[in-house]
Amino acid sequence: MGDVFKALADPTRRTILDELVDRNGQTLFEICARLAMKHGLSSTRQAISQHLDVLEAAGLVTTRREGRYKFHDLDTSPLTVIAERWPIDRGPSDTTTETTETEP
Amino acid sequence: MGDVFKALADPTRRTILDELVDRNGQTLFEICARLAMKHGLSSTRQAISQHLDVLEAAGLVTTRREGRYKFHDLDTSPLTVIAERWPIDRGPSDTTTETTETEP
DNA sequence: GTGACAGGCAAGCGTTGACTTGCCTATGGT
DNA sequence: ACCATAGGCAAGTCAACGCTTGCCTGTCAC
Repeated sequence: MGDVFKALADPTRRTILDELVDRNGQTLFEICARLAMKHGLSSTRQAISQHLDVLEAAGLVTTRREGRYKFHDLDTSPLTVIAERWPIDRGPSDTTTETTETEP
Repeated sequence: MGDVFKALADPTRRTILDELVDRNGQTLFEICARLAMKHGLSSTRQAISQHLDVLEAAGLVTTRREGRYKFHDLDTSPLTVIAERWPIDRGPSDTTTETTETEP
């Protein structure tokens, strides 16, 4: 299975996820069109296709075929591993007092 | 400012964050030692140093100098942008009914 | 059937990224 | 002063990544 973090590393892939939030179950050509319109992205169809492969390998996108169309559905559940791995936001800490400190 | 997502893309950098959760305010050599011990990572000091630069540029790590030591503190607040960008976990959806669908 | 449309496969290219190597600065101990 | 420690700088190597190009497969409409 692919790496969720690496899948999120590319800005274009993140924008694709944004578009799938806006409208779920889009086809490849639909996604290409919206990336070109709403964001100024002039990427090729194959480029987007490969990005979708990465997203699918990471479990962030599921696909289903119907006739000659292939619909892409968003699945954000893999994102929970990020929120659960590190304790989020104790806030930018007060750097004067509460840090653990010993001479190495 | 650096990209938080790209900073998280590398497994070694994620492990460094894990170690900083375990013990905050470590020096470069401390981190190197722990990466070698607890995880089987045989990376060079410079490699880890460059990783820390990336993490610092992403705002995930803050540094403070004291004498010849440089301590590294974790700051997980940049991670909130991930949790807030996409609606997390509607769960793997039932693929038969509730998806939006129109012929393109 | 023919042609337009939606998508897939694979080789190739350019760039970025992770890592090493070698040397240099600076602080602290004795 | 001397030397070991903690860290920094810069060039260079090698693999992974993003993207393009070209062609091929499958589906629907007419």
